[in-house]
Amino acid sequence: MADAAPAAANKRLQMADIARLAGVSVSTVSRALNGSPLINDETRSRIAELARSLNYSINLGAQNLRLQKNQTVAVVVPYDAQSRQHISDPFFLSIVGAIADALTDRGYDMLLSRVDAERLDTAAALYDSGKAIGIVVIGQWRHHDQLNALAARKVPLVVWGGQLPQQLYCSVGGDNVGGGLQATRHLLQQGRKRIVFLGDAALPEVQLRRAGYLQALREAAVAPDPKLELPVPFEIIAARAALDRLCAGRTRFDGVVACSDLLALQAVQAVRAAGRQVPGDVAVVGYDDMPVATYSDPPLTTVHQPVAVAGAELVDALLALLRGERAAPRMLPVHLVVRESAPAGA
Amino acid sequence: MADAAPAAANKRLQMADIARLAGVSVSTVSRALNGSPLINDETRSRIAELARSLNYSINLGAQNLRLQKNQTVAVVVPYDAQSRQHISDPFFLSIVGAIADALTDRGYDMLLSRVDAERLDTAAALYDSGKAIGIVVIGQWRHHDQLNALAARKVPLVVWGGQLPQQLYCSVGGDNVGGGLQATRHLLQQGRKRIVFLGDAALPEVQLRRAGYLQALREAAVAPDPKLELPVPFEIIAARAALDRLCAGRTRFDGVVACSDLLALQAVQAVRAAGRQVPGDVAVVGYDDMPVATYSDPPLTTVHQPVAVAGAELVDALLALLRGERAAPRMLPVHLVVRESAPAGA
DNA sequence: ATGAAAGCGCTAACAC
DNA sequence: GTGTTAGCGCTTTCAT
Repeated sequence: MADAAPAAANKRLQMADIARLAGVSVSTVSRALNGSPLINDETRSRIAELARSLNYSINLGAQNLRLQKNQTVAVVVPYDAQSRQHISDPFFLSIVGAIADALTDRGYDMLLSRVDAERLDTAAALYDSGKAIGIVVIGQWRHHDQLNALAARKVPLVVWGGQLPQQLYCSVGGDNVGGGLQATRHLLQQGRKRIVFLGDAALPEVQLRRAGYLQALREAAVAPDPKLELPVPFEIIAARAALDRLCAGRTRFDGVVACSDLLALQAVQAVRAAGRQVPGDVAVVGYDDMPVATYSDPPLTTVHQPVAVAGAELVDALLALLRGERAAPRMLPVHLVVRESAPAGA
Repeated sequence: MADAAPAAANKRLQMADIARLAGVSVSTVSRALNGSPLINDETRSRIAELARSLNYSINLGAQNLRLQKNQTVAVVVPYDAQSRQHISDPFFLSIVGAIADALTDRGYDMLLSRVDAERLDTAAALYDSGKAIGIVVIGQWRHHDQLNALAARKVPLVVWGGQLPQQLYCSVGGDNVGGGLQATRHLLQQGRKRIVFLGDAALPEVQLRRAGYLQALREAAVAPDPKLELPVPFEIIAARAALDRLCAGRTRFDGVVACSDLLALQAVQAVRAAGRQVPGDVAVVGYDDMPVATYSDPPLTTVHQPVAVAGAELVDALLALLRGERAAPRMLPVHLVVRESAPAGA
């Protein structure tokens, strides 16, 4: 009565079931399914066929426990707990897609996780608990220190972002100084001198782009004006409000260097709402070169970031780390794509 | 010498280590860390403190094996193996983000997986192997049959897509017939009669939108013309080529109903490249209402899909299924957002 | 209130 | 070539 209970066979199939049905021991099934050369071909194919026909698949939780292995990488997309802002900037979504592709190609699974941007260190739980063998964090946000602490603890970690002094973790990022420099130089070459910098310099990537912006001004002997620096967050609504205030005020400007394409487009809308023309009165340069930049009105001059390459580099750096190699921070080249929001001809 | 080896303490911390350091047994540590009332408070906090200070986290692989549980949901984004096209349409990325948020809110992890769109059935391995307790598939593509087969096998499965006859699985989707209807009616109301339908009707969602398109034509007593149906794939390059051919040919048209915002924008570019105006000569309606629709030139009239709601509904349907409830297919309301690519005033 | 021991589904010596 | 057995890190009876 205990053994032969025919009702409610709801339980998941396991190796012992296959073994019983095949009339062999579990070890034989294990060996057959794992392609051990010890098993004779007839037995192996009989077992393989049985497993396939029953949709049996080795339980990976048990296998991983036994083998002490794991093929899962966690990808962490921080979010702003204040504004409850969700994954939405196209750049983040797009780099997640690129990482998914790179991991799939290399035979790894991707666990997508969201953590509070103020507590990046909580991401370590994904590693400590064995859920993932390593972590990719998208962006440094305000917590270089927390990321350093994780690296000091030997958590396998790669971060998309800028390279900073005193950095213990491996980062992969675009050339932010170069990007800020190219964007600003381009505007200066068109004779623009009152150039707004749009982005929150508390974020390392933005800070580096700002350094490029300042360097370009210096090269052109244009004095920087703090009133032209708008430390807007990535959140679009607040950014728009700050832009509207700027347009309503007395501060003159004829160019904008924005830290994302979406910010650039908000700038376009704010400028137009104030009755001025883009690019006539104000030329605008974006950042990232997402698809929206080609379709927008006007199409955006913007700094292209190599997203697909970035995904592959992040993954390769993490895998190198896991092999015990030292992975040096990498900086990927960026380039300016000139479109109509800030054209080349004066 | 064996026990006290001080070198290379590279191994991951485990419960036995905490037990040894706390001078208690593993059972006590397990109980303490899991908040059992059997443990006295002093002991519990001492153990908790020790674990925290060492960054110890219970090994979830082992815990899941023992407890026969799992908090991971697989989200499957199919890709076209032919064109090697990757996750790129903003709608897919965006719904993945919405699902990630919904899962995080409910305490589940998300495993993001890509599978060949021709072999949706391979997604079942995620369930059979115990990696995930259930699966969310984004889109039916051409394989309603494979999805039905999975459902027949009792794989816990929810699919973003249209509701079809003979459907065994639970689907959540927008009101595609209604969307196609609203889009087409809007153009007809402006006096347009030669309306192109842009989308591959081999996909169920597109097929349903086409039904709405045809219904609107019928209502307005406009005879459908097969030459106006362009079965373009989601892939942008091929779509553009088909549009250019249409514009170069003798087939007249004054409106376009597209099955994504990106397709709509390709139509805009093709029409303009042929020397005609949008919306003057040709009015264009998109689908999805992604952020790009508000920034594009011209801003797109488009069918809004409730992405955040969709993420939550997909997850809730799957969790209902896992509780053993029957989850009925759900259809979410959509509405037309009128912008300049197909304005209201004639 | 705490410990000893069995077992979750699997793999890999070690026997035969 | 195949079976027996121990054990991956954890939870939970069952003892005490």
